[in-house]
Amino acid sequence: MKKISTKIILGDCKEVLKSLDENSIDLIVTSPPYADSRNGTYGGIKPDHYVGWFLPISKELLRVLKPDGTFILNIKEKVVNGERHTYVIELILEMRKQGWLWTEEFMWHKKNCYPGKWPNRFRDSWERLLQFNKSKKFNMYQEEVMIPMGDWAKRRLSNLSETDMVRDTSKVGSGFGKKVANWLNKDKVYPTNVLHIATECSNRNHSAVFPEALPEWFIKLFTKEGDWVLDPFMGSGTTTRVANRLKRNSIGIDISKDYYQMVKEDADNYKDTLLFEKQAQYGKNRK
Amino acid sequence: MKKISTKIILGDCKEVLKSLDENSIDLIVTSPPYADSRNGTYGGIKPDHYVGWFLPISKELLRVLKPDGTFILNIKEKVVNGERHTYVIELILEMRKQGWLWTEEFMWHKKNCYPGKWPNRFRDSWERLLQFNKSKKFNMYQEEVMIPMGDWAKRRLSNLSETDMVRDTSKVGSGFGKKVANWLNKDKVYPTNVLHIATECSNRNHSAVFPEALPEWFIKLFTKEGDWVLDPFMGSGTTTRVANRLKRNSIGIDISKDYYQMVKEDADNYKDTLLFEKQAQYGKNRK
DNA sequence: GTTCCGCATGAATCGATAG
DNA sequence: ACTATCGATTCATGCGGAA
Repeated sequence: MKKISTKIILGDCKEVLKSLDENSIDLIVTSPPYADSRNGTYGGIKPDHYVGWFLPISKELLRVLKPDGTFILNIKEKVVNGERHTYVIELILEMRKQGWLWTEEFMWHKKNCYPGKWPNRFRDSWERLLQFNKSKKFNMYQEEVMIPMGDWAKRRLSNLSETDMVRDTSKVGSGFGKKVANWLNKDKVYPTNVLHIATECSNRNHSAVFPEALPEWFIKLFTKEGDWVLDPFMGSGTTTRVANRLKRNSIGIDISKDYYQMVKEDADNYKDTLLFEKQAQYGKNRK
Repeated sequence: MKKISTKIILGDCKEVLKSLDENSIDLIVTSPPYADSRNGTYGGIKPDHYVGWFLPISKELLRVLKPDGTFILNIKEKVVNGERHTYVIELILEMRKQGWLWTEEFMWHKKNCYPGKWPNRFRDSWERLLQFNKSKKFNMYQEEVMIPMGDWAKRRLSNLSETDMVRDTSKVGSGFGKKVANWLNKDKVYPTNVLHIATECSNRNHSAVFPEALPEWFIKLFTKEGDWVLDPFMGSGTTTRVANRLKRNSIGIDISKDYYQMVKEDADNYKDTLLFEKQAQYGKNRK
């Protein structure tokens, strides 16, 4: 039985990150507070100050990431004064100057985006998932995220997420369900760089920053069991919870005491259920 | 009967654009040659030179666009040396310095993207559709692009053909069929900023840069009948052909004589079918 | 067990109002 | 003129309860 560690840390990640070993993390996946949102938590960063605020953090992230590790940054620019603000694209340029490679930009299509109507714009239903790396040789386990779909399904229902298919499969007796059953026997195909995932409604227990399917996809794609996953803006702990479920060690950092206590409590629970030996120490269990 | 003009011009748009009146175009929609592609046509612009090459053109486009007009730029950065190149985001920043407003970024999800497999990246199935404007008050006719079915059906079965629906509806007692019947009665809803459009296979002789559905969507959204549409990188003439079909005047420019002759011939044909009076002169028929 | 209906809930944005 | 707050708008999703 593998020893899986889940470390939950309270504090400003800009400072906390300095205490982590360099070259110790396999995957960073996080969704930092967007500009001017989450007021009071991070002081509500103004769009014009966003890049300056984030760069010291990304510098530390560059330090703690393993040479073959990956950094996935979920972010989206706000509309300011009728225009898309440029802080995200400016951040990309500045992070490259820090030494990051801007390897890829995945697209998160939010199937259920926020409603609303305005005279000059439609609803915003996508967010950026920026992939950064330290070197061109990084770990990627593509087979772990292959999509089970045959020809029929590939052409007509490529937008379905895996959970959608599982759910619809359970609808016994419907022609739809029967077809899904057939697809599952077909060969698997590789996904593309567009992810179709709905945001989770707060009907569930925790209203998460992003749905579990999102960190799950990247954790499967860029790490293997026993690797270390870091989320410096943990929030409600989606990343660390998924990492633990997938038998990855993880570190979650958040500046909010409320989030910290909630996630800590949760982590203590699944620690008991999953570990049969004493918890691994950070830094000792790495490959 | 409205007089619809379709002007096809041979030449380098950087020069040709100078001959167009200022504030005369309602919509510019184009897909310029991507960096390092279409070699020989535009000399195969190197990624590092892309911004410098495009800025003189975007400056002219700013001049000819009406104050309430819109510029839609279809573009995607190439992978260079394992990284996404930054010329697109640099271009956004530089165009803002020219006076353009970066109003929105639509996402084109290419449902059937180019096949292939690489060890460190998935297939690229999306492109940017950057919206630029001269002022915050621009024309937008949102009702023209409303889509039927706002719920379950829209995302999951929008690709089903009508025969598919009929067939499945006929399955007596299946919940699937019952649902299809309900979807058809739903009201229309506004779309989001994500467009799900398949790339067209080479049904015509020349492979089009983008499918007709793409310029059609923006022409409906940002212009009304009799307005002027411009495509400075006409290519196989998708934009002008769609514009004519939708009763918009249009101007297409291309540096390639082959493209020019092909589109010119095509335009001469539909000129005959649609016009009952002599062709309108450019600049005389504007609102 | 399944389907249908109603309801609450969002990483939103604009325009108006108030200091 | 410039910033802060607030109401109106809108729809995919999941849940509970009823047929």
